[in-house]
Amino acid sequence: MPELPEVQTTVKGLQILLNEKITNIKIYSTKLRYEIPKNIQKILKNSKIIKIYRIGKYIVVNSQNHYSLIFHLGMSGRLRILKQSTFVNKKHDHFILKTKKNILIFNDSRRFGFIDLFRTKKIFKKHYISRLGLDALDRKLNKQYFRDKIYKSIVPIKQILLNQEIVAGIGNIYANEILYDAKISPFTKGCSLTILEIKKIIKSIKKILRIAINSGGSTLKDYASVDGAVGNFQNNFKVYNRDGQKILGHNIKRIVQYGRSTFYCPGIQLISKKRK
DNA sequence: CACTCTCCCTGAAAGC
DNA sequence: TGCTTTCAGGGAGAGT
Repeated sequence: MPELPEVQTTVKGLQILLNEKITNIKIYSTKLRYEIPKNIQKILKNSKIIKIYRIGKYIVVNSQNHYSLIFHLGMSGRLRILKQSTFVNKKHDHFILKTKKNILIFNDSRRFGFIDLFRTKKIFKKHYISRLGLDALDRKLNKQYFRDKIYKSIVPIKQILLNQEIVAGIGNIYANEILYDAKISPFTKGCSLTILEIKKIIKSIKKILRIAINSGGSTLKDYASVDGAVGNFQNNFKVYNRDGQKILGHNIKRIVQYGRSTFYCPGIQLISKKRK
């Protein structure tokens, strides 16, 4: 599920927990992608939540006693917030965090997500954070940065957009939508992109992600914000999940790249002319 | 080193 | 209807 717009929408909903004191934490299952640290309860109990933000697709919750709680939602992970009295444990609820007023629940059927905890000042020592490239919405993400990362690469641009070490936050849905918007073929190798095409891609990254955030993200199966509100951007998909349909008179195709579906419109997304 | 592929897991939908 | 197969929004790690 969750790519940058869904994570961003989740983070926005989580702000309700700001300045609340953590009264209790319960772990119902430890076997996510990584084991949930067992000392979470001991360390965070009675500490206040002072900051909640996002790095790429990672959600970071800072506590007043200088710890950072990390959530990664994987494919099926979801955070929801309930009032104390309405909480009922559902299947695949792995973790809950209580404050006086609210309960935060981490639910993940496929368990590709994970939860981690470490000292706040050590956040950039975590391999999965330190390796990340610039965030897709970072103002520093410009054509020069992007070109430097990809000008030698023979990997197709579709796969480059999914590489979190180059740009953090884009997943399979938005990679498809971004390339359609930029009118770039998903097969174009990094080294074959002209500077003008790179400029177009960056413009489309910001544009598509912004619109998706304003729509509350995309809801395909089960994604919803912390209060249960579903997203609407799926209604704006131009190519994703639309193989066999037409757009502006051209067919939309589905192919597989690196084991992931690519949806694109060959009549509109043309191969770069640049030779190398 | 750069690149490609498989695997982790569950559940929904499609196929038979 | 019911059983089997395929596929899914992410990422790590092994293999080439």
